[in-house]
Amino acid sequence: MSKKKQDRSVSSVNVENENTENQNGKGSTFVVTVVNDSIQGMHEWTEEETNLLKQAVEADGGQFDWDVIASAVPSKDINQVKAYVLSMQQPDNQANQSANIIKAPIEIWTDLAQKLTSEDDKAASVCLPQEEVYAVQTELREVIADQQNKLNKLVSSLRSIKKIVKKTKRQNRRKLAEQNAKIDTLISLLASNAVPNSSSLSPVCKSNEKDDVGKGKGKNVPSTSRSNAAGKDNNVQSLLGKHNSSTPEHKHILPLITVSGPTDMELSPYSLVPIGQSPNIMLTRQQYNDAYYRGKNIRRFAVRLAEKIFGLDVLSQSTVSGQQTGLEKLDVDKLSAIRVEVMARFMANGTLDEREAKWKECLLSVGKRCQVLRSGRALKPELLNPSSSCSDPETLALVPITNASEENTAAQSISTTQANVTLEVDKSLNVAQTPPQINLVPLGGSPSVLIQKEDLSEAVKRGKKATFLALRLAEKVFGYDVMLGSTITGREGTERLDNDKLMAIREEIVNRFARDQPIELQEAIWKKCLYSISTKCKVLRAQKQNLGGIIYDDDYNEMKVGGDLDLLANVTCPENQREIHRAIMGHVSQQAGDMVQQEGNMVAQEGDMVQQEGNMVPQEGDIVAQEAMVTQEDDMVSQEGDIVAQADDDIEATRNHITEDEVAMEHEQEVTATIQIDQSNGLCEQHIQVGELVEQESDYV
DNA sequence: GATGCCAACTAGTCGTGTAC
DNA sequence: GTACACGACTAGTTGGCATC
Repeated sequence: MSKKKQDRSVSSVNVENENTENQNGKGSTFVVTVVNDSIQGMHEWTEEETNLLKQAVEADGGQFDWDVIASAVPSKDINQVKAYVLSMQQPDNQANQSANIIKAPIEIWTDLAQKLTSEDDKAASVCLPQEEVYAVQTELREVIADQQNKLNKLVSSLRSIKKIVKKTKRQNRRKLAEQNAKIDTLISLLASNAVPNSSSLSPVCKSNEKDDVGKGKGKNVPSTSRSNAAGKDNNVQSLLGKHNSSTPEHKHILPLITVSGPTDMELSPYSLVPIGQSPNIMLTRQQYNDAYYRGKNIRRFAVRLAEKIFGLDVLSQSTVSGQQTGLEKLDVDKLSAIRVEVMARFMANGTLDEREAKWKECLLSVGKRCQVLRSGRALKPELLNPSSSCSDPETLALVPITNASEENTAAQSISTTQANVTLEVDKSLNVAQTPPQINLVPLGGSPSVLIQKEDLSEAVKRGKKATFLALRLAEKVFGYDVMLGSTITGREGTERLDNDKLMAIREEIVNRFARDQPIELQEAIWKKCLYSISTKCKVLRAQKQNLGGIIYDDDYNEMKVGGDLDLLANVTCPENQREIHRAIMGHVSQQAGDMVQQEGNMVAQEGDMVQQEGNMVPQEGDIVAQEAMVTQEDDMVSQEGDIVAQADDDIEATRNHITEDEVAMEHEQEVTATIQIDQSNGLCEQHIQVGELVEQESDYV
């Protein structure tokens, strides 16, 4: 290390501003000054001068008497002596300075900051040349600017990415809305078919038709389907065409409950499904699923199907064989369809003898149901229980079906064998009178939400609590298949349950359980009901996800597995639910017939109105036509009022036909609900037995 | 087996502050 | 003034468990 370098690296100290304490290293403040060598006039130190200075410092004993020390080196002035002595006391300064040259700017400043903030007063002597400081500052500015640019670019990129994500989200929402609109359009197009054509409704025909479309061979296609343009059919096929059964087995027995994908539009409960492959005998999917879920076993399933296909009024006026005087015979074709359906469901692997035995039990149950309906009593569960089935099957004269392809010739077989079977079935049953009426009644006073009278009665019977009744009504109104794909709010990929129907259920619940209660309590009850419905939907979804199909190998032929309930659906007609119901059931009571006829007139008038509106569009300002429309609207309102009144009469008629037991049970339920509500409100301090209260009221009456 | 309850998770809503 | 971001809050869904 040369002395010149030492001198350059060591800056002199401004001694004018320093006192003795500072020079002794005891000062609390320090001053760093950068002084040029030229100004200070520093000179090189010879070895002799250095030795002399060291000896003087040692002799000073740390007192730093600069006058004495400087006198030892007469060739140097006192300032030069001070600077040199201090430089000798910091031997590592030179190394640090040299290291600073290759350090990064930030490191230089970090080291400097550490030294400046150090409690060691020796740091006070650290000095940097100004040109180095400026250089470091320049470098720092460049680095900061560079980092700032990079940061700006990063922020810009993030913003652009965010915009892209938002744009994608909007596009997805738009696409989803468009798809929903397409589905709605298809539904409305299908609904325009109104009463379904048998060919267009049958899954068999549908799959055949799809094959024809795919092969370009259009033959024997129903006019109703074709008349709506091939494009629509193609769209429909694209939506519905997942159920093409190509295997020979499926040609004989179509799986009514199949696994289907989310693109199926047959989620509608009003979609029609054929019973027993018969294109003329159909149920809505909601009806079929209800029979399916409530069936539990082959006999119950058969009875449920019979109830829905024949209708309770027909059952109550008929017997299986028609041998009883004054009673009609149940339609053979419909019985045949039910037979094929239940056999396909429960006895697919059974022998012919087993099938005959089972069908005989089913007919017994159906016949028993007819008898019970005539007598006005509820069907006892044991009547449909296999364990209590036909006590002596051998007494029934059965003609076994010899044809192996039973399902395909079931109608013919039934026609030849059923006479014997049904005759014996009817013989085992008694005959009674007074059939009940069948009607659609508004739910919760809502004219747009109709429910079969017997369904409502059944729901009321089973719904002893508000939540139970809500569940039963939801099952009736929505159907299982709709519920399993829906939630209350329609979030997370599920459909939203129809709010009008929910409100109708709510009104029914409130009227029955909290009619005179504060709105807060009504809301609380309804909240619990919604909770129950939501849970039910969840359970159904879980069943759908966990179970893939139906298992028949149960000893008792119980439906052990719910499976996927997405049934084949050919026509969706939600707006014409009652029309479809009328077409399916094939019978309505006179009152219901009048009501539907009035509705038909209304629909016709609505069609005329639409046509008139179309004519009015190019003729704006045609007040006369508008007045005519108003007049027609008034007529429609009047007719609607008549229909509502008719519906009220139906309800009244329904109530008149409810048995005394049902009335008593319903009354007891209402009393129970009142007690529960009173107890919850603190209005009823003592726990009162329902029976006691009813008894007391009876005594009072 | 059906139903209710609870905790965890998730999505939507609302209010507030900030940047353009 | 508008759009956006962020956090707090609310409500719904879901899985698991308990109860009837």
